[in-house]
Amino acid sequence: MSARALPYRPHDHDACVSQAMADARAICQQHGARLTTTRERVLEIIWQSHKPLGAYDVLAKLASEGHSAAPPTVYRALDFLQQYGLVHRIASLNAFIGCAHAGELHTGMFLICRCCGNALELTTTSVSKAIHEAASTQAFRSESVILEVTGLCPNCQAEQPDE
Amino acid sequence: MSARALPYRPHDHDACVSQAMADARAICQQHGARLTTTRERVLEIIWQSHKPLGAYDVLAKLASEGHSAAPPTVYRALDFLQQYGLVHRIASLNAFIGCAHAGELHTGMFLICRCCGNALELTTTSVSKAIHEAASTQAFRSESVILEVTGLCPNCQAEQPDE
DNA sequence: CTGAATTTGCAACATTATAACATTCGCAGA
DNA sequence: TCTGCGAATGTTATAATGTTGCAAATTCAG
Ligand SMILES: [Zn+2]
Ligand SMILES: [Zn+2]
Ligand SMILES: [Zn+2]
Ligand SMILES: [Zn+2]
Repeated sequence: MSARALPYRPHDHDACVSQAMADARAICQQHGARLTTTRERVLEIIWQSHKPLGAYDVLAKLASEGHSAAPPTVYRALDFLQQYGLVHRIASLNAFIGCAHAGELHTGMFLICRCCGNALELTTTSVSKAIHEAASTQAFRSESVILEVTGLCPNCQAEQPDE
Repeated sequence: MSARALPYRPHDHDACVSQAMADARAICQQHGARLTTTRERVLEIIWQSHKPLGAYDVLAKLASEGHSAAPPTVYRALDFLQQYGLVHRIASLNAFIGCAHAGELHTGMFLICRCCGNALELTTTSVSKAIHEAASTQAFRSESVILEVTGLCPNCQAEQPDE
């Protein structure tokens, strides 16, 4: 679980993928969960980029590889992967992305570029803290947090200076 | 734009609704926007409770009143209402809720009870600040924030002590 | 009144997600 | 090795959510 490259910058993405797959295998092993071929392949497809990918995009990719699957196959694999914290669902996009902090207990905050489509997952203590404190002031017991920030990543700001 | 009652507690909800409708009329007037019959009725339906309501639920409600509408009617009204900050979309529920801070420039944070379904909108400066600071550390220019916390509201905690 | 712009009606369609049930697979114990 | 059980997958159909495109109606300024 080492530090990850910034998705926006060119980087050795194969390293991202192999790290993620290694983490996944370790986590499943550790929990006695079965990372089957389909599940593993779905995870790899999700990790093919740092852009959140729709379930039907995953399905299409599987189909293009000759694995003719139906929606439930993909959704079930995604459910499994979410359960073990290997992927996150991005509610504002109805899409899924590989977790950059698998194995660590965390609440992801996503910075999603509306221009290039890449998403960066952060875990910022000060943010989590502020959120839980705010919930506490209402005597609300928070269980899960969805935090998705849309905007422009550094690269795309440079390309379209203002608007 | 006075203070609002807590949605969880019994309260004079008619007052919530009439306040919201009055705010809506004022805001539309102020912007030269037309709060037509359909739009007004959709807003009222959304405000019928503090539980986020699906677009098709609104549609059904309209239908039950004899107004036979199709999905685009509802979605268009909702788009309009969102544009003027009168309702928010809850991405994690595919549902809509009346804005409790219409007219104020704000980013809502929602506390959604998974038990009773009520949602409370907060605007907490410390949270917004932490989020924007976190985004800044990545040189990310944030434009919109979705923050939805799911958990148990005070009432429902009392009813199901632990789990 | 007239014409342009906004709003609504309507039909079809696209996308995302789930239900229900049959079949196959992996693995542990006989 | 065989057998049986539970987990996983395949398959079909369907539900739920959201959109496109175009025609008709409404509103409002001039
Ligand atoms: Zn990468
Ligand atoms: Zn994560
Ligand atoms: Zn109320
Ligand atoms: Zn609001």
